[in-house]
This record gives sequence, structure tokens and C-alpha cells, in this order.
Amino acid sequence: MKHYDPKTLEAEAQQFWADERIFEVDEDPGRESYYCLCMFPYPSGKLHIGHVRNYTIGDVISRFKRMQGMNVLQPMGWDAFGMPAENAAIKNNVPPAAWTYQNIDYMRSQLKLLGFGYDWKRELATCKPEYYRWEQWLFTRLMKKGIAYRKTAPVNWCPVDQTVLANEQVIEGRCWRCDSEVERREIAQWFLKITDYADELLADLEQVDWPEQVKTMQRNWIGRSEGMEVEFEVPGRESLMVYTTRPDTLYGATFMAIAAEHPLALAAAAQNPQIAEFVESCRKTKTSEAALEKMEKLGMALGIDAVNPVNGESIPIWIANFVLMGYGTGAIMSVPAHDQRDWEFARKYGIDIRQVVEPLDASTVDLEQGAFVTKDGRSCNSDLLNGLEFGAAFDAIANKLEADGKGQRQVNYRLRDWGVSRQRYWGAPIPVINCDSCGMLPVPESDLPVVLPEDVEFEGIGSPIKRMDSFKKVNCPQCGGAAERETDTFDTFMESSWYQERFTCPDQGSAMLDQRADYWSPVDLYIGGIEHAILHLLYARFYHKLMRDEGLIASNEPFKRLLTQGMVLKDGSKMSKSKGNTIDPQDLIDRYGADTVRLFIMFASPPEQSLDWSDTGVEGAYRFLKRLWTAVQQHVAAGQAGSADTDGELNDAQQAMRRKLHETIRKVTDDYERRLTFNTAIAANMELLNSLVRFDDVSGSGHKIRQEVFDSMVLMLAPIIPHVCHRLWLDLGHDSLIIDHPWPQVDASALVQESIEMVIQVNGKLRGKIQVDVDADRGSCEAAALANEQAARFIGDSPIRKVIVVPGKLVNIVV
RNA sequence: GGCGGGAUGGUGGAAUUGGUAGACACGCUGGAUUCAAAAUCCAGUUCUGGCAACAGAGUGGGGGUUCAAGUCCCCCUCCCGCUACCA
Repeated sequence: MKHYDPKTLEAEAQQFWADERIFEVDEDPGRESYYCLCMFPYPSGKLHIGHVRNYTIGDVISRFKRMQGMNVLQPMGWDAFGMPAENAAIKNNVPPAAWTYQNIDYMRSQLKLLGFGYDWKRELATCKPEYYRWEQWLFTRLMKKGIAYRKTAPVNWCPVDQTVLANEQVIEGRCWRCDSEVERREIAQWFLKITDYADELLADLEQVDWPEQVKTMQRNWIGRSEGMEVEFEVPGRESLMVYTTRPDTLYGATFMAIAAEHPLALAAAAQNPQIAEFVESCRKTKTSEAALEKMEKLGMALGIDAVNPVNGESIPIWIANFVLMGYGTGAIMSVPAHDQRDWEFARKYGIDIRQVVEPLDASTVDLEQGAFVTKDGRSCNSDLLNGLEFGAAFDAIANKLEADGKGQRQVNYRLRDWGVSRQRYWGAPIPVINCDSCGMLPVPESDLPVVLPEDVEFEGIGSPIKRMDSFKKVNCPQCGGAAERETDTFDTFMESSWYQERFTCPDQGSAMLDQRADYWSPVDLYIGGIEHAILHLLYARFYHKLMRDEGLIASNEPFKRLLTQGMVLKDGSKMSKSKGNTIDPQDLIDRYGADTVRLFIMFASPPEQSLDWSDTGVEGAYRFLKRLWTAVQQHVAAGQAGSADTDGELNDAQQAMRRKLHETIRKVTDDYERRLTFNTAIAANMELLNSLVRFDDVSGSGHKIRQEVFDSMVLMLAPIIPHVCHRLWLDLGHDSLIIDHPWPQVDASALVQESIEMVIQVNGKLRGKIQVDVDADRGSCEAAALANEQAARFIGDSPIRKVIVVPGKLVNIVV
């Protein structure tokens, strides 16, 4: 008997798939399409376990859908721009482009070794001009529509390296390379008006089949709120505009807080050295939300008052380090009694805390302990609002302020416009030319793409194209005079926001997309890490709508169904190069073969759950494959089933074997289709194999049943362990292709049972088991349970208070 | 700080709609096979007590609802992800 030899068998199967171009697919309007997409990788060097998990899930589903008769597209490509290439370039003295292309070549070979069924003719890399030119093209269209615009926004600035740092590059407030203290600096950047689409992004979440937790995170991130914009006059100066969701608490406003970069603060700083010093110190904070919220809240009184529009009261204006100029109006009103952050600030600086909302149940509130934040309250100390609950108070004050011209109702979003400028080299150039006389102009369509020079000296400090005249110096497309190119590049989320569409027509040279996109789109199932639940998925949804509004695509949403894979952790935290805790799957592939690696990672846990990596147990997966192989080979060696004695009734063991098989098919199909839990699908097949090994019926009927079980089992496992199943299918005597063989069907007649087991409980504790007819009624179940000896022991002479019968499950006797 | 998620034997996990907790594996223990080892096969394996039959306890901690709670509700602890320039 041949022994299980994964190396040879996997190479043969892969060769066959490649030679026959099995996974290359075309549009076929006559067939139902299924587009299965995994988040493409950043080419960081080699695959890590998280990739293997992600791409195995995608391949399993793709192969399953294909066996169900669908025209399945499963493409793969490279999210090839990004910071790690720049870091590697500095470290190894290779240009980012060369490093990236090397990594792509190696990682592609790894993906091929794992046997993933990709349509490689659609492969793309986002760092190629033929890809990013369309992103540049769309951006120029968006400039003309006013969706792309320029404004200032804060960045982390290293004063020594004279460069912008990513949040990741700021370690405890210091530059990761030179350890100098990082400052916040406002610079002009390009933005996309995602806020114009906020309502649609919110509403369309109803249309997608995504995990509820992801939809919740997106809703919270968008953060729609209904509030008011209110004007506070500042005598002798420009008034302050603030947004508040709690205009009902206006009578409790005891101070205003403004950003350090606010014009009012800057003006005061020019007069007062102490204020200037404070303003300066406010720049020593990171830009990240987490850092901003966790830092000590500091402030300084400006010595200027604003006038509360509802009661004419003068309240002090403070500069506060937690208010940022770039977000909202750069000013807020503060109500310490009813906002926890304001409360803490007021306590620290001895500012009045004035209660203007009381509990509905008329209990008292201890404002010494903290703010009373809820909207479930009634206004007090608020003049015309007194006694009103939130909704009524809101309307009353809104009407008054609108009548007085001091404010208006406004819907606001927590979501901010998408800043797409990066001051880095390894990204797609922003297609803009700045002319002193004509201003910022989009690069004309005929001049696209703006190609990023790849052959550069990369020193690390600053982007090389920022000092490269051959790149920078151009003639103005409008007046023809000397002008300069924009040297910032796009956020890499731009590339990953539309690749799913480009995969449908990657060879289209004269347009961003063509009609093929509407055949495949939207993606039927998108699979990727839960860490992308907000940013990437929100930007991709937004970008899809931009492409739709440009007439490029018909659908509203890019991803119909979403499977968020849990993270693969190592020692309890995210794997990353910087932590040096990445796991290379290559050793496992070399030692056991691709099928073992695929089987093990799918068996280890359900896809949505995070998985702390450990490779104990890989042996078990390998052992199962050997057992399966051996069992099939022994069956095949036993020869063809005799047909003479197969016509009669099946005996009990034979019926039980067939029932087990068809119960397994039913369960496994549901696991693949609805639950997406491959670990339980595998476990069910392990059980089935265990049952089959114990089924030692050597009759013709027995052999025939064994053939049926092996055929079905190999079909059910083929998506997970495709190489060995490809081979076993042939060994089982078939000359068809397993990859296109229909998925096994449940034979309902095999599931029929005459009697079932029911559990007897006494006071909810398991005390015995009985066999009853399938169609036994409640009364006979109850009678059988009460007649049971075991149960009787526990009932003793206690009176029976109640008997609960759950048909087909259990009888609970309450005494 | 905010938002989202998680915690079940020595380990990974199962229990799908409130109904038998621990399926299926890993590991471990014992046995068979072998000159020996590897591989393979068989048996056992939640904890406590007991030779056993069996009994009691048990799903991060505390409370609650229910005939019945890993599952539902309230409070708490710890861990993970995201937090707008990591991807």
C-alpha cells in the first residue's frame, strides 16, 4: 500500500490545477457568480500565521461555493505601499520598491505552496502606476466636485529630524529614532469629505450582512448627534461658536474652553508671556485620541469673558489642552454639573458647578462625587426650562435661541473628514500642481499617472521626492509658467479602498473600471481581521459610493457579507515585526505539507475567535490525514463491492452508519454555509471516520455503504484539505474532477429513527435516561420517566410538584 | 479615557433556539506491537471523596430571573482589538 506522501501528492495536485488553469475564471452571465475576497496582505517579507488563517478560510469557502455550482472569483494581490518598506530601506540600504518586489515574489510562492485557488492572472500590486493612476484620476475628479479639499490639520512633528511622525513612531511622547520630544504642528493637507456621506454610510449598514458588533462600531464611530450650534458673544472681539448636544444645560455653563491654537488664545499669548508659555506647552501632546483623552487635563484662564446667550451672564474663557483646533470649532461650552470631564476640570481649577438638571424621581444629586450626566432628568435653575424633561427642554431652548438669532439646531457627526495627505515617499503621488499665479490645480488627465520615481537614494529623513527637482519642477498646466508638484503621497487606505473592484478588470488600460465590475460586485463574502472593523471598512464603503456617484459602478455597498477573523496572537498580544513575535508557517509547511497546516489552523478555533498561537496539536492534524489516507487505501484494496447481496433491507448497524453519514452531511453543510465554523465541520468528519473504522461489515452492502461514506467524506473535506482529497477521489475510482463535483446531498430517508433517547432530571439534575418512540406523546414520556428506577431513587417519598416534558429532549421532575 | 469583544478540564476548543457541560483533538497515564525505537493500535483521563457502585462540586468573581442558566439580567475583575499617520 502506498503511504501518505504529502510532498509529492501536493506538488502533483498544484501542478494539475496550474496546467489546467482551474482557477482562472471569466464572466458568464448565465451562471450565478460568487466573489470571495480576503483582505490582501502588506508584503512585509513572509506570510505569518494570521495570513494563513485568513486565506485558508477564504479558500475553503471558495471551493465549497464552487462545488455548489457557482462561478467563483477568488483573486489575490498586494497592498504594496506603506511605511515598513521605508523602514526596511533605511535598515538594509535597499530602495523601498526593490524590497517590496522581492517580498511579493517570496510571499506569492508561499501562497502557491499552500494550494490556494487564486485566479493569478488578476494579480495586482498597488504600487504599480497602472493601478494607482486611477486613484489619481478619481482624485482629480473629486477636486472638481469639491469633495477633495485642503485645510490644516495637526500632525506629530519631530523638531530634530524635521519630519512628520506616525502615531506608531511616537513612543511616550518622543521620536522613536532620535528620542527628542515630539510636538503637535498644524499643516495644510488634502481631505475627502466623507462627512457628506455620513448619513448614507449610517443608513446603508442596514443593507449589509455584517456582524452586529462591526455595525455597532461603525455607527458609534460615525456618531450622529442632534444638537445646536450656539453663539457666545465676546465683548470687543469675534464671538465663539460652539456645538452642544445638551442645550438644555446652557444655564449651567460656567466656563468656555478653547484650543491653544485658537485665534483668541494666540492673540492673548502675544500680550501675556505666561499664556504664551502655556500655549507652547500645549503643543507637546500627541495627536492620537487615546493619548489626548488619557493625559492630564490642563488649562489656563484667558482673562476674557464670554456672554452666555440665555441669561447674559459673563463666564470665563479658558485655554484647555484637550480641545483641538482641527476638530469642530476649536471651542466648547462647559457644564461641570452635567459632564464628567468638565466636572473634573472645574474641581481642579475651582470653577463653579451649577446644577441645572435634577433626577425624575426628585432624589438629590451629590455633585461632590461627580457629574450628573444622564438625559433622563428634569431641568431646574433654568428659568423658562424649569420642570421640563430633556426633549421639551431641548425644543424650548432651541426655539428661543433660533428666535433670538443666537443659535440653530444642527446635526453633527463624530466622524471627521478623511485626511489623505502623507508626507512620505512610498505612496501614490497626489496629482496636484501648485502654481504661484493659478493656485492648486489637478494634473490634467492626459498627464496621468504621476509616476513615483522608484530608483531613489533613501536616507530616511524626509521623502526623497521632496528634494528631487526632476520630480518637483513642472510647468503649470494652465498658464505654462514654472510650477511645483505636490510631493505628499496618498494615505495607503486609498489603495485598499477600491482594489476589490479593480480585481474584476485589472487589465483595463483606459478606464478605472468597466462593465465586468457589475458582474462580480459586490463582493459576496469579504474576510479579514477584526482590527479593520472601522477604518479600512468605512473608507472602502465611502470610496465605493464615490465610484458609484462617478458612474463607475452600480451597487451601493462593496461587501455584502463580512466575516471578521479574530486576531492570531502570540503570548497574548498582536504579532508584529517590531515586537519580534511573528510566527513563520514555512517550517510547518516543509515538515507536514499544506493540507496539515490548513487542517490544523481551521481546526484550532472558529474563525471569529482570537487565537493565541501554539503549534502543539499539529501532529494531531497530520495523524488524521494519515488515518484518512490509510482507511481509504484499505477500502480500495478490498476491491469493488459485490452487487449480489445489496438489495435486501439494511440491518441496524448499516442503517446506523448511513444515519451517521447523513447527519454529518447535514451538519457540515450548515457549518460551511451559515455558521462558518470549520472546526466543528472537521470534528464531525473525525467522528464520522471513527464510526466508519468501527463499522467492520465485510458484506457487499457494508462495502457499498463504506464507499458512500468515503465518497461523501472526501467531498466534505475537499475544501479544507484539497490536495489529498484530489488524490483520494481518483483512488476511490472516480474519473471526474472533485473540484467541480456537486456537494453531497442529505438523504432524508436515512435520517429516520424509530426511537430516541430522553434525559430524566429530578430537580434539574440528570438522573437517568430512557428510550422512547420518536412520536411518543407527553403523557407517555412522563409515565416512562416516573417509572424509571434511577429517578424513583431520587424522588423517594417527596411529593411531585410538577413534571416538565420537553419533547425529544428531557423530562424534569420537580419534587 | 471612549467604543467593540473575550474568559469553559493540564491545553485548543464543543454545547447552534434557556434543556444531558467538556463533543472532537492535543497532552498525559497504562497496555499491545517491536531486539529496541519511531510509527501505529487499544483503554483511561473535569475536580474532590471512594476499591467500586456512586455521591458532591463545577463554565473568571458576586448577586438575580427560571422547573432548568456556560447561555438571559445587574454589579465587579482581568485580558485583547480599535481609537482617525501601523496595516
